[in-house]
Amino acid sequence: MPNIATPPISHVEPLNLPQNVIKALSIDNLVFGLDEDELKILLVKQTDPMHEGKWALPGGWIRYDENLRDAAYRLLEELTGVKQLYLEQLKTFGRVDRFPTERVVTIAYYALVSAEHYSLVAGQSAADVSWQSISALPELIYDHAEIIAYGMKFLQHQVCHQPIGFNLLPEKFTLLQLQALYEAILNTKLDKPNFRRKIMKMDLLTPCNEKQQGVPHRAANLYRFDPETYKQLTESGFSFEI
Amino acid sequence: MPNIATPPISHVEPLNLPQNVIKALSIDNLVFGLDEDELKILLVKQTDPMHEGKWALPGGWIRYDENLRDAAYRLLEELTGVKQLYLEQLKTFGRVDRFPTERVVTIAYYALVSAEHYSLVAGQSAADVSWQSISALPELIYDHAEIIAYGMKFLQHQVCHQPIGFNLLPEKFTLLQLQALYEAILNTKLDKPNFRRKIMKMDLLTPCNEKQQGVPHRAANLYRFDPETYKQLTESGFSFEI
DNA sequence: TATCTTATTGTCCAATTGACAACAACCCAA
DNA sequence: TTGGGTTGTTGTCAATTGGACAATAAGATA
Repeated sequence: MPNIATPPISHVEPLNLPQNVIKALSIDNLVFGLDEDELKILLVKQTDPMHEGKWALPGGWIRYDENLRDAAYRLLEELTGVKQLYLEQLKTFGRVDRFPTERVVTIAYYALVSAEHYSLVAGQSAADVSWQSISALPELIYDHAEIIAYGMKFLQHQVCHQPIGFNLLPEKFTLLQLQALYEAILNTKLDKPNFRRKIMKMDLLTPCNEKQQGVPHRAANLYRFDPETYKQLTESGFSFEI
Repeated sequence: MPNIATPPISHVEPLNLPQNVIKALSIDNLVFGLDEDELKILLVKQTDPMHEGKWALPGGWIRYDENLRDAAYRLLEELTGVKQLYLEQLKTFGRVDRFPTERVVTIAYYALVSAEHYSLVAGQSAADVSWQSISALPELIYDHAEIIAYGMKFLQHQVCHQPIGFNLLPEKFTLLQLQALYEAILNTKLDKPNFRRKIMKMDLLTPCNEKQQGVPHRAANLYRFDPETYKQLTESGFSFEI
């Protein structure tokens, strides 16, 4: 491809960018949600006639004076109403032809959450918002299918090497709930006493000194994550090897 | 910080960008090199008066019609003469104030190579190029020290979870050479017998039935990587736990 | 041949793991 | 009131692994 001084002329409408954003740089969010033991992803339906009926990752333009992660949070909330989750940078996608009218590089952020804990509100520039099953994705704009595929692969790898997935649980939870989560993600059965020992030795959980309510059997102790250890483990990067 | 429609006015000279690059988007390369059992990083000395004497990661602007990794390879070769290595995307750094005069987001790429296998040639816009010891870095421009610190942490994590670094060794190598490699990257001393046991149990190495030549002591056995196991381990993503 | 250096094997003990037994708590129904 | 059902929690034990280090082997050299 030859070096050119200006963007290539295109038959498609040029972008109508807001004034205070960084041209050629966007954010796209991959929010994976566990919904009844099924993995889904948060998508928004496009409004503009050009992409009518197609879906997209919730994303958009980064403001000139806005940090990358802040932009990710803002765009996600604007488009879907989803907030209060932890977004982590995934990868930057910048194939020359990934965007039709201009050269646009996009920085992908991702999160893994419990789908039922969030209520979706379609923003102004979204025709619809919903959790879509990973195994039956609708038609997506640009290279968003490719980005999702990369995110999936990454997620499957990460789940074994980082304490992610803990935000899928309520603030206070039982050890069996945590175990069930791991069993679902890793698709295996785990030994209850051994799982307990292993988790507890990490000093990741602090007992709430409260018990489960309304169960027809002995009530289990409730635990919460120790945010300090959790942060340490997240930063240092460790192995679960459960 | 208020939203603004144009870049902030600064007392520093504005950027004098070539015409065919993407404004606000750059590449920086972290090339880690093992040099006599010491871990170093490839840096270039700045020429412009503003940063005189300071060093920087080899990087620069991405062309409008150039894929990200292609830009990384081009810039690395232009500045340092280093080519024929595998660059992998590390992370994108975009703090609002990371660059003094404008908003610039940079995409970092990294590689791990054997320093002595490359000859350095300082490019036109570089006053000097050299391998600098990680443990005694010179003064760096912008947030490059921060980027290097992130890259180091990433490297140390990767080395425990992926069989990377094996391309730093000759085809046939001794166990002590392999151990020295790990010690350099992890910056620790390892027990020789234990390291041997652990590595051998992975079935990653096959003996060449040859011995080291010309050493003034007992010659060690030479090994090579078993490409099949190596590939399996790379793909599945495993734990070394060394 | 004595001695030096490094390679390689062996040993010991502590810590960890996995499988499973045993006991505790609580609900519920007879 | 009592005993069975269910799940939580603690304990046990053999097998495996890990780290520290001793012991031996194989050259090279003085």
